[in-house]
Amino acid sequence: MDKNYIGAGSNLLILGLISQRDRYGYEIIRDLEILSENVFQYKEGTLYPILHKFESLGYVTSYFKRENNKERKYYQITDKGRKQLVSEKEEFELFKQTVNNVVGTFKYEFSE
Amino acid sequence: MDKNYIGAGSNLLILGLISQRDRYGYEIIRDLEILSENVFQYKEGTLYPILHKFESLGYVTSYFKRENNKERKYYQITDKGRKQLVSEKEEFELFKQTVNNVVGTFKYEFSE
DNA sequence: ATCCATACCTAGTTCTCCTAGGCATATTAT
DNA sequence: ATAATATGCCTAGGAGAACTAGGTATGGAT
Repeated sequence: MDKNYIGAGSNLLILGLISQRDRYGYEIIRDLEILSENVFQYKEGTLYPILHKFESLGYVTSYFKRENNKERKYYQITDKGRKQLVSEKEEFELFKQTVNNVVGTFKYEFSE
Repeated sequence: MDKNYIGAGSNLLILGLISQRDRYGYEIIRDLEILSENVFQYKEGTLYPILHKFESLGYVTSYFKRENNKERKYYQITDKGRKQLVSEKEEFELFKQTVNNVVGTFKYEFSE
């Protein structure tokens, strides 16, 4: 997936995953790979700064938990994060619909 | 429209418009505003560098034309540009479908 | 004469993704 | 035992893109 599309869906996808249940960073990368069938393969250098940004914006809070002999940093969504998630969903829908509409005016271009 | 989504659709939308008929930069900004009902409002500082990049990549060629007492720089799509357009369309479809699929696994989140 | 619209351009700021490391622990393979 | 791989976290700096904020030039309207 092109770099241009990574940023486009990330807020929606990452906040959405955390909204389902508390998740930790490494897990989010794996889960997104699985759910997207390898279309979205986030690098750690991309994901961790996004999670830190979410926390500083108040969309999530974090806590450490020792599990399977591993120290994991879990993220939990806040009310503000849920509101943001709804607006991210709306923005994606608007983007999707608008591109579809404009592309729909391109005649005979994608017919073969 | 959020900055993250500007880059996402730009190659598809701009190449698509030029594929329909030769267009000049200022016109592309206006046409995209009209067709997208103001969802996409490109700044000149965004569009012109993209057009120059397209030309350097061989997706378009350009020529000057005096019209209505205005000197306009028209862009024309090349065969390479048409191939690129098809793959941009495919990439958008993949992005759209994949985000839809992942979001579809988010239960009870966007129901109200 | 002044202002706005049209039409082009770009240097520099800001923001984001990613590379390329680093650190620590645990499991698996040799 | 030890080496390699996987898990799990982090970030400085490079590269690239969007935008700001200017610039230039022409034409039409007030």
